[in-house]
Amino acid sequence: MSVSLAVTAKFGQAASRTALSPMPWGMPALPEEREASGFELTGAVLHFGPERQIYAEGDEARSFYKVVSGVVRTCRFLSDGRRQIDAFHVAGDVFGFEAGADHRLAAEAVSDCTVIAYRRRGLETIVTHDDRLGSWFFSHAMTTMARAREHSLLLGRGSAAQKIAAFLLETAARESNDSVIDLAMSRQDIAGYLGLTIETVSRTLSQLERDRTIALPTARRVVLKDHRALRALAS
Amino acid sequence: MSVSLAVTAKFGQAASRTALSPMPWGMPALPEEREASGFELTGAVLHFGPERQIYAEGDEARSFYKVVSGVVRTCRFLSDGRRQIDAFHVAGDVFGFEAGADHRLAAEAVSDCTVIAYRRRGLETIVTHDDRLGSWFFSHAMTTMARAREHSLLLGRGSAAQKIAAFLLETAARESNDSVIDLAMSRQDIAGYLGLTIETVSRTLSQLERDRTIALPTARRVVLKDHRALRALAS
DNA sequence: CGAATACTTGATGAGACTCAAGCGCCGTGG
DNA sequence: CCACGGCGCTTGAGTCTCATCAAGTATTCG
Repeated sequence: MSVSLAVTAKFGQAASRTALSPMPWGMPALPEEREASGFELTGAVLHFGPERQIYAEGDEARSFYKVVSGVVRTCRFLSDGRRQIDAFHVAGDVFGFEAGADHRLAAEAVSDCTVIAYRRRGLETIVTHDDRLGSWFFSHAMTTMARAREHSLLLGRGSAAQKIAAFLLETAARESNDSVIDLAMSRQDIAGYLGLTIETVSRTLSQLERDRTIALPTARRVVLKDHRALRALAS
Repeated sequence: MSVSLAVTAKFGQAASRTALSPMPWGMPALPEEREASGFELTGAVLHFGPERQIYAEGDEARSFYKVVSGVVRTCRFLSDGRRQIDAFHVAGDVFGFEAGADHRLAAEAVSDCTVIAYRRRGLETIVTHDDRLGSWFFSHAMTTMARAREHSLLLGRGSAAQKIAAFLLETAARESNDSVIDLAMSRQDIAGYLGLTIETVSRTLSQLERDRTIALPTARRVVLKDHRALRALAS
């Protein structure tokens, strides 16, 4: 972490990128209404270099965070030292929002990234005094829940190819251009996210390229050439 | 479904059995405060026989549900017909609580079971007028999210033995007697929950019995004989 | 340019899936 | 009461996918 600067930030635009459906519970359709609402939260802008830890598993959950730029992973370490990744968070995503008193997962910067840390303390009072903010948090919790479920189901499914295909489609959906993906994360990270090994990830990507389903101009750039085939694989 | 009877039910006692930590966000510590709160929701009591569907994937999410007795599974069907199980819900658990307009997963009765269906419509107004209820729902969403995460991490982990051990410990934690488990679900269900096949589940349980880690007086009854060994396995 | 790091590729083996019986429990009907 | 059939569970044999171990290549950075 390097810079730490108090700011007052408008809240809301998160969760807009998600591939999951909007329209939750007749709640205010963020982010459209957020300006009207006018609620504000104070947070500290923080910057982290690649592979830097934002918080550790077990740390007291004093704050939660919103990604401004870059990519963050939330993860856990297994006894054998392998890193299991729960989720990747991109600009606009909120992470570190916990049910209990402390963080169940560690958070680390995948790339160079900027986040805003919001104090959790004091939030509860704001929430009870601002229906919109309360609704927003609720909505966010529901969305995160739905994503966690999708991830569970993805991991339960069979082959490495299925997982990789689903991962590529999921990642592509977050990008502006839905056919060219610039991966912020390493093969190791992808492996940790999909419950595979780095070798299997690499081999599977190579195989997809041989099948002309994707192209790999560089290791970190993936071009989706056959969306139909990918969707069929991800089934 | 057989009986359908309008009732007014006190809400709250859910989420009390969970193994996950309480103390969310300085929110009211349900269920202790629920009587004081006095909020009430109207729901219909429904009864389902084993293997009956409560709602299907894609159904409009008009209601959400609380389990009174029995076990419910939320699941999805893969193209090859296999059933992937997201979660098992026991007495007190709430399910069918969706972020979007419709159910992302199907819900089915594992055993004979009784549930209360609460209309989602009208809830939003109650929530905004009752801080405690709103808080409770938020808290519930967070807990469900945490569970989904734990499930993801479980599925990402390696061996069948690890998964089975974790499943047994998780299930035992829900039982009153933490060493004797009466499984409501079939091997097929366990397989669907852990991303394994029925044969692997059976073989792994047999192996654990040979190792004297568990005993299997009947197929559906598991006695945990060596908690230490199980925890070491689940790691 | 050299060294470190990330990625790819190959050979091998373990573990889980598939296919196929076989067992045991339970309810039904003779 | 016992025979029968169905269903859920267990067990076995063979196959295949993916993890592991081990090089080898490419890319980045000092």
